[in-house]
Amino acid sequence: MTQPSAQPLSGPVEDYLKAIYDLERVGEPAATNDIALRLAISPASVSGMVRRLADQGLITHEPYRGVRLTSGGRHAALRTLRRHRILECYLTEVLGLPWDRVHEEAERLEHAASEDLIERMAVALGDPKQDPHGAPIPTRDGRVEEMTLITLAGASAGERQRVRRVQDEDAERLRYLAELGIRPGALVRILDKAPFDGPITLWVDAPGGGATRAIGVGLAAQVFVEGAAE
Amino acid sequence: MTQPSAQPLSGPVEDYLKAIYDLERVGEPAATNDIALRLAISPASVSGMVRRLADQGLITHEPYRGVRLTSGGRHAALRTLRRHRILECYLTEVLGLPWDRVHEEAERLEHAASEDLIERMAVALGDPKQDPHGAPIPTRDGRVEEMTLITLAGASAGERQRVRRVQDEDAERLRYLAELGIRPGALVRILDKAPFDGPITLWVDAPGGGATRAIGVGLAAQVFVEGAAE
DNA sequence: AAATATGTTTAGGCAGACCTAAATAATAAT
DNA sequence: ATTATTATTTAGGTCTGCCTAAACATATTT
Repeated sequence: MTQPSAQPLSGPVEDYLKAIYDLERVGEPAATNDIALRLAISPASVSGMVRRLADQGLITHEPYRGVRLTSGGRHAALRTLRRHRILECYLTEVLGLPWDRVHEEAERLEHAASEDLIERMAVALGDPKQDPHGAPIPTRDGRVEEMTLITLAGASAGERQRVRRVQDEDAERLRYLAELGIRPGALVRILDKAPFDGPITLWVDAPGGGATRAIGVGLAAQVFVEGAAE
Repeated sequence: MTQPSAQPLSGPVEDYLKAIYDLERVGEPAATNDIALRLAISPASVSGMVRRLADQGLITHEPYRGVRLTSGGRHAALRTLRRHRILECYLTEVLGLPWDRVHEEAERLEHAASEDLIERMAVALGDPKQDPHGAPIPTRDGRVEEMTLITLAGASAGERQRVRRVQDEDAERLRYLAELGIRPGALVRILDKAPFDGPITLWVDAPGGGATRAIGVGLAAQVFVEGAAE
């Protein structure tokens, strides 16, 4: 623990904090291996960086137990997340970048854009509350309401569901989901869930009629939904 | 010499190439010391990097003589320059960033923005030919017309001159020049040049009347002008 | 031609951020 | 209660991009 707050952080450090923030959201402290997996680097490298982040007071680390963000670390993570998501909005809405390429672009720009620039984009957009994939945008002062949603893989057959959010990391997946009409705001109904992690058959509503689709559990686990009234 | 063309280059490497491009414009190969000065790093560091750039075939280096860009290096420099200048345009014209802060912001974003994003910005702007400080924007295929202009420090008293370009590195200077009404497009006439590098007195035309101003040679050397018909 | 100044390069180091391979700790299985 | 499996950490190494101090070249004076 050394510094209390907002000095500039390196790109990699911001990436670690974002990853830890996300992993920690499910409750448990973030495990070394999971961080490594998400950032596509070796666990040994994570161990090294974890020490440095702890030295800087951005996380706390219980060896072999995992890491947690300190309040300073969480704020830094949320600032980066705000940058990222506002950029995603701006790139899609104003510059027309396709849905599936926006994440990657924002991932690089978020480390270079000044706070001032981001706020100008936010203003131009009318202070958006969600990014194009349905993720909530933290406010300037670091508040987010991360609602706990169930995934399509976890939802049960029968009920009508509204798609609220999709994971945005994988461009190919996003392209495919868009093709199927599965995007935030869409209405779906699970018609059937085949056993043994078999395909999930669902009805996807669409302006001009809708269609029946079948997807695997892996993909379904990337789609977050919320029960919708009939 | 190793690679022939466009693999992704690191931020620092792009900065070196830009600096060398600029220094080389006056004719002579770029000197180690001048590169160091411009990038605000030590000459020894430049020597090290120069070796690597030469190994990659981006520059040629004659020890103790200076460096020159190869055609590959020049293309890389021009790509970065295009990014930089389109960003400057976009940031001022679309997002309203102030004149004097645009350079610094673009300096960081230029290393992170994809070619595709830049082209979208260019289209949104109607393919601008100059950045906000009057610098020409290289085309997609790497052409620029760098016109050789004289500076206000070099111009002689009497003639009417049109301001064409100002150096954009120093924010404070830019703010001051803007205050005086000295920006690309403005018309000025040198009234007097005091000897021994004394102040330069000039008349600055402006929509609502114009005014007499006096500036030092240092500042005047940052302002490029072109003779204007009476 | 020798002396001085200036500019450039080499030598040796350091921090950030990654790596592999080997050691150690925690957890699960027998 | 061992044994095996899995997760984590340590040890040792690489590459990039910077640093200072010292050595070496070139240019300029005298």
